[in-house]
Amino acid sequence: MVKYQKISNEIRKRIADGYYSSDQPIPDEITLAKEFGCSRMTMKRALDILVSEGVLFRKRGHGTFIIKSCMQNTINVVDRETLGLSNLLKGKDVTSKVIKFEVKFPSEEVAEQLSIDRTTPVYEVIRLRIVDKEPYVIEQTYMPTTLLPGINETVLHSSVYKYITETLGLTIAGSHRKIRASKPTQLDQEYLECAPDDPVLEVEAVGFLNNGSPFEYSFSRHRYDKFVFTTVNIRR
Amino acid sequence: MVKYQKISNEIRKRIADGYYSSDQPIPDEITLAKEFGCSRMTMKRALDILVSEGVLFRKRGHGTFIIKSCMQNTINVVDRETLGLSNLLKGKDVTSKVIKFEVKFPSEEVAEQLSIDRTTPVYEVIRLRIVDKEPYVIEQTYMPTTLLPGINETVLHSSVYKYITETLGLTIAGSHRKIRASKPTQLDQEYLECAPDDPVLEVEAVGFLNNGSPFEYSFSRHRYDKFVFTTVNIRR
DNA sequence: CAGTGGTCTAGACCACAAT
DNA sequence: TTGTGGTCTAGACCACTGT
Repeated sequence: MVKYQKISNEIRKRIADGYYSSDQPIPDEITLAKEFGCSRMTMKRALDILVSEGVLFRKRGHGTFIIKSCMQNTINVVDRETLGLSNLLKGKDVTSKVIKFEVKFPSEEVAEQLSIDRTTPVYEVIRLRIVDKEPYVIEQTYMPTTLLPGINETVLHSSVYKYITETLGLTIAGSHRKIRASKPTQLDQEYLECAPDDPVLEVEAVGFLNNGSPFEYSFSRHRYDKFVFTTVNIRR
Repeated sequence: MVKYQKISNEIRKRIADGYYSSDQPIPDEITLAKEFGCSRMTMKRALDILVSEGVLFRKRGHGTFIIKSCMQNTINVVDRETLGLSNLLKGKDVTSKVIKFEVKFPSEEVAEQLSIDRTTPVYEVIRLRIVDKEPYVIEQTYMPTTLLPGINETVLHSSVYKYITETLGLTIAGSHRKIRASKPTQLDQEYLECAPDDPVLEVEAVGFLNNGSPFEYSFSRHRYDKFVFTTVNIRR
C-alpha cells in the first residue's frame, strides 16, 4: 500500500465517520498535505481517488466538498466484478453447477470478441452460480484454450479467477461490459427458477489480461430480483 | 484544452489510425515526452486517460500496450448520460411528451435521496422521450424546487439539462446509478408500447451538482430492445 | 486582492521484468 | 544490469472565485 492510497483510505474513513462537515469544504490541499507529511501532488492524487469514487468533488477557487448523496448508498454490488464472483461475494456460500463444458471452434462473433481466428479452439462453459443455496446467475463463457490451458471441471467448481491469477500467474486488467434486459430463455427458467415473464439482467463482458489479450467473452444472466448493477459517473 | 488532453487525443487518433502496432508496446514514456515536448509526468497523465478509457494498459517493466478488444466496439451508448438525452442523441430527432408534472412534498425515500427534508417541495415529472418517432424511454424524475426554480412545461419539452446549465448557470458534477431489469408497468406498456412480457431496463440515478447537492432522483425505464448500457472497468 | 484547485516541470528513487 | 512504468517531491505558474 503506497502513500496516496493510505491517505485516501484515511480520508474516506473520516468522511464515513462524519469527521468532516458535509456543508463545509474539507481542509485545502496544502493544509492536508502538511498534516499527512506529503507533497501537494500526492495529496491531490489521494483526493483524486475519492473524486473518482463519487465521494468528493472539487470547485476551483472554492475548495473540496463531500458529496452528500454518496452516504446513503447500499453496497456496491458490482463495479469490481472482474475480481470474480467468488471474491465479490466473499463470506457468502458460493457454489457452482457446471451445465456445459466443451471445447469447440468459435463462432465468428466469439472469435472476433476474443481477437482470435476461427481455428483456435475455445472452451464453452455454462455455469450456474449458487449463493447461499439460491440460484444467482447463469454464466455462459468462452475462453481461448491457448491462453488459459488446463481448465477442467475442478477449476470450474471453484474459482476460474483464482486459477487464472494464481495457478497461471496471469493478471486481469479489466473489462468492457454491456448491460441489457432480456426475456428469460428456457435455460434461465430452468436453472434460475424464474417464471416465463420474469425479466433477466444480462451483462455481456469481454475481459482482458494485462497483456491486452481478451481472455473471456461472457454472458451473465441474473435474476431480476437479486441483482443490481451500480456505477458512478463523474464528469470531467 | 490543456496539454495532456491534446497529447491524449493525438495518441488516441494514432491508435485508431493503426499508427502503432498492437503487438508491440508503444514508445516508452520518456521517448514520447520528448516527442511531445513535455515532462514525463504530463506524458503519463495523457496516457492515464487512455488507460482509464480501456484503450491502453501498462505492464511495469515492459511497456504500454494497446488493448485489442477496444477496437471492435460499437458506440458507447451511455456513460455520459448526465449530459442529458438531448445531447446524447444529438443529430436524432428527440421530442418529449409530458405525462405528469406536479409539485408535491417528497416521500421519505425521495427526500433522503435528494438530501432534503420532507417539507421541501419537489417537482415530480414523468416524461416519455421519443427518438425518431419511436418511444425510447420513460423518465420519472424528482427535483427539489428550491434548487431548480422555474421549471415549467416549456423546459420539459426541450432540455432540462440545458435549462440547468445555461439558464440557471449550474454545473452538473456526476451521478450515482443503479441498473436493473424490471417487469413492465401499466405506464410502460402504454407509452413504451411494449408487451406485458417485455422486460424493461431501469436506470435509477441520483445526479448531483458541483456544489454537492443532489438535483435529481430519477428512474429511466427503457425498452429492452432499444437500449444497452455500456461501461469500461479497469483494475488498478 | 487572497485563497482555492489545475497544470506542468525536472528530477529523484522504487518496483518489476527481461537479459 | 538495463529499461520499463510507479511514486513522490518542491516548486512554479495559471484559472477561477469571492472579498
